[in-house]
Amino acid sequence: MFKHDPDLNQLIWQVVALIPPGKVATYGDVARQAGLAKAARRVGLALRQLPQGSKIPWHRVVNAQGRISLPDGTASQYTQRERLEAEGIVFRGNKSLDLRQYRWEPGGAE
DNA sequence: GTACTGACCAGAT
DNA sequence: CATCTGGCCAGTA
Repeated sequence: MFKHDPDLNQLIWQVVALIPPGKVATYGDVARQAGLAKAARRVGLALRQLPQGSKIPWHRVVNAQGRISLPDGTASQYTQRERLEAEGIVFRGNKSLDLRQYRWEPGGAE
Protein backbone atom coordinates (compact mmCIF):
# COMPACT_ATOMS: atom_id res chain seq x y z
CA MET A 1 0.00 0.00 0.00
CA PHE A 2 1.10 3.54 -0.57
CA LYS A 3 2.20 5.40 2.51
CA HIS A 4 2.25 8.99 1.51
CA ASP A 5 0.26 9.61 -1.64
CA PRO A 6 0.83 12.92 -3.39
CA ASP A 7 -2.69 12.84 -4.74
CA LEU A 8 -4.73 12.45 -1.59
CA ASN A 9 -6.82 15.32 -2.80
CA GLN A 10 -7.73 13.49 -5.98
CA LEU A 11 -8.51 10.37 -4.04
CA ILE A 12 -10.84 12.27 -1.76
CA TRP A 13 -12.45 14.08 -4.67
CA GLN A 14 -13.14 10.76 -6.32
CA VAL A 15 -14.88 9.46 -3.23
CA VAL A 16 -16.93 12.63 -2.98
CA ALA A 17 -17.90 12.22 -6.60
CA LEU A 18 -19.45 8.87 -5.68
CA ILE A 19 -22.00 10.44 -3.36
CA PRO A 20 -25.42 10.08 -5.00
CA PRO A 21 -27.69 13.11 -5.36
CA GLY A 22 -30.13 13.75 -2.55
CA LYS A 23 -27.69 12.27 -0.03
CA VAL A 24 -24.83 13.67 2.00
CA ALA A 25 -21.70 12.28 3.63
CA THR A 26 -19.67 13.43 6.58
CA TYR A 27 -15.98 14.25 6.36
CA GLY A 28 -15.27 11.22 8.47
CA ASP A 29 -17.22 8.93 6.17
CA VAL A 30 -15.47 10.24 3.10
CA ALA A 31 -12.13 9.80 4.81
CA ARG A 32 -13.01 6.23 5.70
CA GLN A 33 -14.05 5.44 2.14
CA ALA A 34 -10.84 6.98 0.87
CA GLY A 35 -8.88 4.75 3.21
CA LEU A 36 -7.78 7.61 5.41
CA ALA A 37 -10.04 6.50 8.26
CA LYS A 38 -9.12 9.12 10.84
CA ALA A 39 -8.12 11.88 8.48
CA ALA A 40 -11.39 13.78 8.36
CA ARG A 41 -9.39 16.97 8.56
CA ARG A 42 -7.48 16.01 5.45
CA VAL A 43 -10.85 15.78 3.68
CA GLY A 44 -11.73 19.29 4.71
CA LEU A 45 -8.42 20.53 3.36
CA ALA A 46 -8.94 18.66 0.11
CA LEU A 47 -12.30 20.30 -0.38
CA ARG A 48 -10.80 23.66 0.43
CA GLN A 49 -8.11 23.07 -2.16
CA LEU A 50 -10.77 21.94 -4.60
CA PRO A 51 -10.60 24.12 -7.70
CA GLN A 52 -13.60 26.02 -8.94
CA GLY A 53 -15.40 24.57 -11.90
CA SER A 54 -14.63 21.00 -10.90
CA LYS A 55 -17.35 18.44 -11.29
CA ILE A 56 -17.00 17.38 -7.67
CA PRO A 57 -20.25 17.67 -5.68
CA TRP A 58 -18.41 19.03 -2.64
CA HIS A 59 -21.69 20.48 -1.39
CA ARG A 60 -22.76 16.97 -0.45
CA VAL A 61 -20.13 16.87 2.26
CA VAL A 62 -21.11 18.15 5.70
CA ASN A 63 -19.72 17.68 9.19
CA ALA A 64 -20.79 14.98 11.64
CA GLN A 65 -23.34 17.33 13.15
CA GLY A 66 -25.25 17.49 9.89
CA ARG A 67 -24.30 21.13 9.54
CA ILE A 68 -22.31 23.05 6.98
CA SER A 69 -18.85 23.68 8.37
CA LEU A 70 -18.24 26.79 6.34
CA PRO A 71 -18.70 30.08 8.19
CA ASP A 72 -21.83 32.10 7.68
CA GLY A 73 -21.71 35.05 5.35
CA THR A 74 -19.50 33.30 2.84
CA ALA A 75 -20.61 32.56 -0.69
CA SER A 76 -19.57 28.95 -0.32
CA GLN A 77 -21.84 28.38 2.65
CA TYR A 78 -24.80 29.90 0.86
CA THR A 79 -24.05 28.00 -2.32
CA GLN A 80 -23.78 24.72 -0.49
CA ARG A 81 -27.11 25.10 1.23
CA GLU A 82 -28.82 26.17 -1.96
CA ARG A 83 -27.41 23.23 -3.86
CA LEU A 84 -28.41 20.76 -1.18
CA GLU A 85 -31.92 22.11 -1.17
CA ALA A 86 -31.94 21.78 -4.94
CA GLU A 87 -31.10 18.11 -4.44
CA GLY A 88 -34.20 17.73 -2.31
CA ILE A 89 -32.55 18.01 1.08
CA VAL A 90 -34.48 19.96 3.69
CA PHE A 91 -32.78 21.91 6.43
CA ARG A 92 -34.13 22.18 9.92
CA GLY A 93 -34.79 25.38 11.76
CA ASN A 94 -31.20 26.53 12.03
CA LYS A 95 -28.74 25.07 9.59
CA SER A 96 -28.81 21.41 10.42
CA LEU A 97 -30.16 18.55 8.36
CA ASP A 98 -31.19 15.07 9.48
CA LEU A 99 -28.19 12.87 8.87
CA ARG A 100 -30.34 9.90 9.82
CA GLN A 101 -32.31 10.57 6.71
CA TYR A 102 -29.82 11.91 4.21
CA ARG A 103 -26.57 10.22 5.20
CA TRP A 104 -24.96 8.32 2.34
CA GLU A 105 -24.62 4.65 3.15
CA PRO A 106 -21.75 3.12 1.20
CA GLY A 107 -22.49 -0.39 0.04
CA GLY A 108 -20.69 -2.72 -2.36
CA ALA A 109 -19.63 0.26 -4.50
CA GLU A 110 -15.96 -0.06 -3.85
C1' DG B 1 13.36 19.80 15.45
C1' DT B 2 8.86 22.11 17.99
C1' DA B 3 4.41 24.84 17.88
C1' DC B 4 0.11 26.36 15.96
C1' DT B 5 -3.77 26.05 12.84
C1' DG B 6 -7.54 23.96 10.27
C1' DA B 7 -14.43 23.00 5.49
C1' DC B 8 -13.08 17.30 11.74
C1' DC B 9 -14.91 13.50 15.37
C1' DA B 10 -16.35 11.26 19.55
C1' DG B 11 -16.95 11.25 24.35
C1' DA B 12 -17.64 13.45 28.80
C1' DT B 13 -19.50 17.20 31.75
C1' DC C 1 -28.05 22.27 23.66
C1' DA C 2 -23.28 24.38 25.05
C1' DT C 3 -18.45 23.67 26.23
C1' DC C 4 -14.19 21.24 26.99
C1' DT C 5 -10.73 17.50 26.13
C1' DG C 6 -8.00 14.41 23.56
C1' DG C 7 -7.02 12.45 19.17
C1' DC C 8 -6.13 12.33 14.07
C1' DC C 9 -3.52 14.00 9.77
C1' DA C 10 -1.23 17.53 6.84
C1' DG C 11 0.52 22.26 6.01
C1' DT C 12 3.04 26.22 7.48
C1' DA C 13 6.09 29.31 10.46
